[in-house]
Amino acid sequence: MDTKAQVDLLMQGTEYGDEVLKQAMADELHQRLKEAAEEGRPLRVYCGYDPTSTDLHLGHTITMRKLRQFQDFGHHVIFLIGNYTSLVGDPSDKDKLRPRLTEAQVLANAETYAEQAFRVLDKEKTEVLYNADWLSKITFAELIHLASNFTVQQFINRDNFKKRWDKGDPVYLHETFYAIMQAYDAFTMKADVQVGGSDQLFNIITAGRKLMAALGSKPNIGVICGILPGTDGEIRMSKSLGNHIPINSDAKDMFGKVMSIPDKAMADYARLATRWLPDEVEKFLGGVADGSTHPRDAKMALAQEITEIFYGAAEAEEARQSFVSVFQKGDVPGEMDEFSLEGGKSVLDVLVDSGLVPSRGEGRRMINQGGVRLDGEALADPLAEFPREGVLQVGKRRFIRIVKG
RNA sequence: GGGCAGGUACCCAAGUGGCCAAAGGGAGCUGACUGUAAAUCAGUUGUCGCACGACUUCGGGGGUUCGAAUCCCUCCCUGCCCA
Repeated sequence: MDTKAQVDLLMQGTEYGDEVLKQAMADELHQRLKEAAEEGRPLRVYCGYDPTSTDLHLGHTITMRKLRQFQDFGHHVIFLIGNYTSLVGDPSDKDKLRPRLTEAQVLANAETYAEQAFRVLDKEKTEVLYNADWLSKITFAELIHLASNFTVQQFINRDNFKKRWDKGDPVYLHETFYAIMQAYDAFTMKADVQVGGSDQLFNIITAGRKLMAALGSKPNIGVICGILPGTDGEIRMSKSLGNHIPINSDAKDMFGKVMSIPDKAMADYARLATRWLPDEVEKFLGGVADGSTHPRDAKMALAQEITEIFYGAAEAEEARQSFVSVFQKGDVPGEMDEFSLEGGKSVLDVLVDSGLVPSRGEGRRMINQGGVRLDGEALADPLAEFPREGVLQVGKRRFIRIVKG
């Protein structure tokens, strides 16, 4: 692949909020790729991760996919664990008042985090570094010196601070250190390229490039990935919003969750979460746009591709078949939990005891709404004795097999 | 340190003594329809009770009142302005 085509792929799915900036970064990337080729060295590419949570979801893997693309072109990828930054604790969702993690916890988290990341990254070609190795050694005087390269105005104008500022939400002073720490990371690792989400635009482009230049090194190129919307198709994927697709559940779950995204989110998923090349993505989206591909089939292809990345081709295919039979044809799933029936239990008792519904009130509602079925037949009376063995279904996707106890 | 404005259910947000289990929106759930768990439409969303109803909930604690999310005291938290 020539460098022009490489740039096209590497810039796929990026989002700078400014076409001029995007073009500038693309040009600079192209230039740097050529330089590296001439010098016979790989680019040093990194992305930092805060291992505060250990359940990764699809959104976390977007930057990893991007790193993987660099890897596949033979560049040197650094997976940076932000163990120093996690010790401080990220205040951005402060209502949780995240407890400070101990060093041991951070390291343990980092391990599970990296392990999941290697489903996307090539483990053999990834260097893992920890930023505490250099950040912990910085003195106050050095920090002041680093900070003197920035003005308060730059921070106030930063979009995500400005929004909170205008809204009257708190902006803590130490949040501003994050940008400086991250910029120092890039400088220390001599990064050519830094990958991040669009919330990192300031840290990477403004802070990183400025600090690197001030310290006399070549500014890193920012590859800013677009934000992957969650299953609601609107807001960025996040566990706390409940619109996430975990990568550590199972193939069927992942397939189904991808199928549940709205049609309009398909483009973002195709560009950000698949292994597809730019022309393949264009072909895929073109087919949907001109009606030659059925949106359902397109989404299936998407679900299969994404599931395959994490679970392999065989499991992805199995997940697809299961999806078709359960949701498209309305069959019951092949495997489900069992619940043993005791005599004298009412329908409502069974619903609650088996855990299909969280409370008796909720169970009543489900029954009243016609959402409770035994072998496909609606049960109408919550207090009637549970009639017989069979497959008990609540709504479209909750099943349990009732057997005699 | 002082003044002011706030803290309401999963989230945003109304309510300022009884008609408040608490408007509205979002999200979730169920049904219909479908192309799928999309879109759209309808219903539903504290717990317990078949039901009349009972109980717990409006930052924490205490009080006034027949009765409080609403009034008072106190504590905690946030923002703005002043020092």
